[in-house]
Amino acid sequence: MTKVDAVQFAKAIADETRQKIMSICCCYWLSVNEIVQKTSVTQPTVSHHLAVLRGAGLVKVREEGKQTFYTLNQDRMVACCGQLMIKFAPETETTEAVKLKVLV
Amino acid sequence: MTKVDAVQFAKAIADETRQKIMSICCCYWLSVNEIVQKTSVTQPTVSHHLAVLRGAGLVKVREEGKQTFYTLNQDRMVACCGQLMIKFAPETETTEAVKLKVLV
DNA sequence: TTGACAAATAGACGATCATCGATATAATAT
DNA sequence: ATATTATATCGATGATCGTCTATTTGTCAA
Repeated sequence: MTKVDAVQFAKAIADETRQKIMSICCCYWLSVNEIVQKTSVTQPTVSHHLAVLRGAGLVKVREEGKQTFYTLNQDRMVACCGQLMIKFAPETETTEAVKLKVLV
Repeated sequence: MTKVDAVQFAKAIADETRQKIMSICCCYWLSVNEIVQKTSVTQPTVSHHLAVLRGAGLVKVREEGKQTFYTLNQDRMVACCGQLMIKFAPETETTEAVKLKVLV
């Protein structure tokens, strides 16, 4: 698992199309083509966005024949959001609750 | 409190300088000049970034004479991070814990 | 081997954005 | 009134980024 700093994480999710893709493959494994069909952009554009998400460790990848399947890495999402909360909301109750989970 | 969607939030924090500013005024009220002195950018640049953060509701503002003081809005940070977790990590334990706090 | 399909990469173009210097606005002090 | 200090805004510039078409790479079937 590559290390990702808070800025890289934020940049990775700071795009409408990318968040759309994240929603689409949140709880499912989908091929690139399936993702393309659920979006309004071309296949290269989807591949590009998946590469960005991959770079931030935000998707899991599984190659199968000529297809490549992606799914959102929820654990990484939790780790990154938790890090953000610890860094930028250290005085809140919620962050205390999250710390207990994240630091396990 | 203005409503902020996940994309706007991500864009707001997707910059190194902006995160630096967020760190600087995380637990303190600081004037613009004080923030400038703790960064490596000019005053107009700091004002610009503060405006972006203000637009996302991520800073609280207090005007006092000719000075303007800013501090990071930790509650908003928690709300936004919590929303991200609910949206993009719905199947995790941590998100369940956060839900209880955020939805109160 | 040839053709078809899936996905990634390359290159180009336009839009967005971070930054700066210059200026405007506003408040205080002399 | 004038000068000074604090902050915001304007306009320009260079860099980054999202998107596209075209092409390449890789896999499978006929």
